[in-house]
Amino acid sequence: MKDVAQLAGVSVKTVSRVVNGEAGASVEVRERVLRAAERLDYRHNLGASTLRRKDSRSGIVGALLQDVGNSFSAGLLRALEDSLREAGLSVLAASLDEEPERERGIVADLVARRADGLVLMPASRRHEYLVSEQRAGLPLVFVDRRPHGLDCDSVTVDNVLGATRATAHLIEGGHRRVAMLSDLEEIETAQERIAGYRAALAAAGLELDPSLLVPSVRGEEDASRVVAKLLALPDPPTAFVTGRNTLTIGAVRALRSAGLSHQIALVGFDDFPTADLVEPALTVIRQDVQRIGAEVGRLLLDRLDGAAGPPKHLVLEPSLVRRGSGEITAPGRPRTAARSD
Amino acid sequence: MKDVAQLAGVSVKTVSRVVNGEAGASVEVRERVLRAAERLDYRHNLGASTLRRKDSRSGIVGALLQDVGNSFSAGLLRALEDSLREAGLSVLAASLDEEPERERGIVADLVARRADGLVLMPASRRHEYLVSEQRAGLPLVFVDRRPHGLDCDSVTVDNVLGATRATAHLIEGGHRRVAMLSDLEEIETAQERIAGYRAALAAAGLELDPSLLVPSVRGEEDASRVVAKLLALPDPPTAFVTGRNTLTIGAVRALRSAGLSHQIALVGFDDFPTADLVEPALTVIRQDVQRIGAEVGRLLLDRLDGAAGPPKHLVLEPSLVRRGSGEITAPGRPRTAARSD
DNA sequence: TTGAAAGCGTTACCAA
DNA sequence: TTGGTAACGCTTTCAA
Repeated sequence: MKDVAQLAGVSVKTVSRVVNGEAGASVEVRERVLRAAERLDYRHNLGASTLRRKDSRSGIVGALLQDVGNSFSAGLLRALEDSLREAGLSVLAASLDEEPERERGIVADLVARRADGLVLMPASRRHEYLVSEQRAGLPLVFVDRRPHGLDCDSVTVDNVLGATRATAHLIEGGHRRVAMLSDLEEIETAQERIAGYRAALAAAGLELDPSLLVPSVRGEEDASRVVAKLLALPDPPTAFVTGRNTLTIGAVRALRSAGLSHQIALVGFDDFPTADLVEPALTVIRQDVQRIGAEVGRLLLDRLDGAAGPPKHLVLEPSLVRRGSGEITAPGRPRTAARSD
Repeated sequence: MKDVAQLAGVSVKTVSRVVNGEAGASVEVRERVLRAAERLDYRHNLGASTLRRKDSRSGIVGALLQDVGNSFSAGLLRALEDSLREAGLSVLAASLDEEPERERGIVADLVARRADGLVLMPASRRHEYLVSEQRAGLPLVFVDRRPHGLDCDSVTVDNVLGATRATAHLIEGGHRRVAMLSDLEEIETAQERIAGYRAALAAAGLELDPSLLVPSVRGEEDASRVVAKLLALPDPPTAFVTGRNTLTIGAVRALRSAGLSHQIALVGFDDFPTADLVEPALTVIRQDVQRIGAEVGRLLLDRLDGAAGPPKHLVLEPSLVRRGSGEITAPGRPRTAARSD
């Protein structure tokens, strides 16, 4: 910048003005400065700028997601990016893979970077460690999972409701033996979905068979194994609820290799891009990823605009998308009969 | 930092040493400094650090992809993140949506941020504008698309080969009327895939029917429309090649609503997570996204380690994954007959 | 409209 | 093992 000033025959301050598009520089001087900058391959240094600026915004927002390669996280990231772009914010994305220590490390890094805000789909269960950052003015928005030991903005989905709807829908189809596969037990959303499953059974007056409730299923392959095992029971389930997209996919594979995908009902949590192309098309509980991402962005931008007030907790309703797999009725129990049950 | 130094009763430099884990600070002093930092909620400022450091690394790598919400970009991003994490680099991800101006803007931003390197799946066709950055020492790695007017590292896939294989595979299945749906014409990979399609037809001695080659198909819905239109031709195609994952999905929808998904063959470019669950399971040309992302990361890290030498251009071979949709034979032409054709 | 000087938080360099 | 001082590239403040 000094060099540019020298070449243009002006002061450093003037160059700064031109570079930042501030008023107070004659057209002639501006021209001269820009030409000099061009000639010298000058590049503005945002780091130095941020350092000195009064309102020191780094223009970076950290997005700590479970796995940016998974369609849920990826869709969220995309929606978030879109809503932050217009405000001139860039997104630094990271995958946590359910590892709390990684979360801590990345948060520390982003704090050191002076990120303007953090979006967190946490891997950790307790979040007291963020209180000091929040007090220091760092806007925090939790997504998909609620904060614990910390009160900050959040956007979540009513998981209990979603799982209840999924399970009830199957019960309406005449099913009495509905199995549930759920994600790692430590994850709160998984617990909530299990709660929804239990609630729906109870509401229908069905007793829970513990052998049909399998928590801590780890991924596609594990889901396939579990489903195969359940199908081999003496009194196997006639319907499945799966607690997350990868588990749904694993379940479909297992049903298919057992040749039962048209006999056994399935409702999956999380929609995904080709769920309607699977045979039978998959009935799912859909979370509106676009909407969630947009709301997260809006909350963050509001805080950056100085919005005070207590943390907001948005809870969106997931919806049941009927496509076929969830409408398979129980053997000997046509749907209509079941309805008047 | 000054405050910490004061509270700990040491000099600023000493605090700096402790914070950076440098040698030359007694255990006792270190303890004292850390306690003071804790008490004052001190947070290291990476921006200021980067500014002053000799080897001024920002620790940020920019990843400019087409759409971080699409499974191809998302998978790439994830693989890249993994390979850069161990080197302590964070990824700033952005979606370009085939908009060259957005690319320019984001590159400018990342340059101003002093990113340590850039990974580019460009939306623009000419890349001279990056030459000065490269000369200034910024490591550049292109992915999926080659640089033009700029010579830098790249990792691409042999698109001609992939499309040739797809088309030849269908021809081997006895098909004589093979249609091709391709992405926006400006995109080089789309051109290459068309070239592969032409080459395979030529090699089989088949004449290209211009009405069966549809370039610039825009997305899922557009692909569905195009397929429906082609099926309504007097002499419709008996097989399709689609030039990218979203087009494949659109094609499947159209075939399905025409009730022809088991009569008409289809080979899609790009694999995606549930391609094996679609009915019939989709035969695809797979690009190994994991591998591509890892190679990109390695190239970048090599350059950051000071690797000189001419740019490297990695060209990976895509592979044909047979799953069913591509093995549907032409009416009246069983596969074996076709083979001996 | 322009400029000089101070300072943002940190590290480099050299001296103690 | 420690500290003082300059400097990184920029913006702020105030004066011209």
